[in-house]
Amino acid sequence: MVTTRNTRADVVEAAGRLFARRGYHGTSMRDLGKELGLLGSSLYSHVESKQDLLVEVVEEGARLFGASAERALALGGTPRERLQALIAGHVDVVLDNLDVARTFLNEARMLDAGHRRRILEARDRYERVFRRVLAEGAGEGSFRPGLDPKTTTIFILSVLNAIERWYDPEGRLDRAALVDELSAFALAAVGSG
Amino acid sequence: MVTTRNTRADVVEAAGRLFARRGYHGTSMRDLGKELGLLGSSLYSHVESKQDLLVEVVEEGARLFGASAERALALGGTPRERLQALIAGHVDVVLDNLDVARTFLNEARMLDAGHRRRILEARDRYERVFRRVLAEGAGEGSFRPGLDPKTTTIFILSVLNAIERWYDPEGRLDRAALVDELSAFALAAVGSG
DNA sequence: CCTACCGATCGGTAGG
DNA sequence: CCTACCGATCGGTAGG
Repeated sequence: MVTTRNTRADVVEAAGRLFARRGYHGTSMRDLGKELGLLGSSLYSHVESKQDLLVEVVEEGARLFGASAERALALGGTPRERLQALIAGHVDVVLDNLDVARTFLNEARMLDAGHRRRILEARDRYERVFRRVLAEGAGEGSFRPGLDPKTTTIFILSVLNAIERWYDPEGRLDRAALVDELSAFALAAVGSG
Repeated sequence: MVTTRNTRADVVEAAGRLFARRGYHGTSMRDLGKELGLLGSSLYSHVESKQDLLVEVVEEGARLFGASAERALALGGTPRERLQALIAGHVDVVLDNLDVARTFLNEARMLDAGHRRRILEARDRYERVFRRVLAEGAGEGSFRPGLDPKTTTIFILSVLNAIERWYDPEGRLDRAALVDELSAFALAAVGSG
């Protein structure tokens, strides 16, 4: 077994792992060093500060969700189809980047004010993509009467963002079944079941 | 203004406030002392350890949700009506005990193994109440065909548990409107819209 | 509830 | 990436 030097990307990845598991404040630089087989102080040749690591992980999360929304919209289709594509894309981001997604969802509030603002803006942009799709479907009359696109978007994203809290890849639902259940639930909720 | 000595309940309440805002590991005993106008070391005449405070806050959350489920079931009614009562009760618990609910939802994983297990069990019991109601409605054929009570319960609880993340009591939705939106969404999702 | 303190750990730096 | 270290802060205790 060859032991190679860690890259900056290795450090960021391990940081995501620990931040996801124990939280930002529950992870020390010495913990992170141990995870990588080096001393806490050695991390400072890769990174400027602990906060810096949180910024990198959380911003990667923001990029992943943003890119997923763009891909889903590029497929076109009816509001119903676009909503399904957004859901499937969201699931892929979470399941393929579980630690990053968890850190993005749970630890972003530990960022300093400036970085937190940028992340909140990215989150708002992502939310607006869902909202536009729902508003369009509601405008067409494809969804149930009285549906409020803003509130409904928050509810659907609540379900999607909670996946990291309970989903077990080894459990009875595989990825396709999860997406099916989510789609059936969300489409029924918007009245396009 | 009369400055009275703090009670143990005051300490637990302030702990909930800080744990909710900055997280368990982001809160020091000195922070908590400052919040109450005393020194960190003085807290130890009220409490045995920092972990002890987390246990108290999280177990209060578990009690509140458990009691809410009992009250909702005691009302009886159709599965549809019981689901609505469960939703309204959940909203009351969250909005009337925001700090406790946040700590219960986000910081319980910081508990030591023994206490964490007890909380997971309480959470499972609460979830089973929802599941039984959904299973009964599905058995009666009142809900959409193909509805999986287990998965649907998780989805509905995901929406309810996310309220603390976005709801603003000063915003456009008052409590009754929030409950209405949640009910409309959940009932449509189960196919009883 | 305070004074006075404990050993351990924290994020981080200088210099190699 | 390590050695050797810094001042600050951590949870917690003894004694009043």
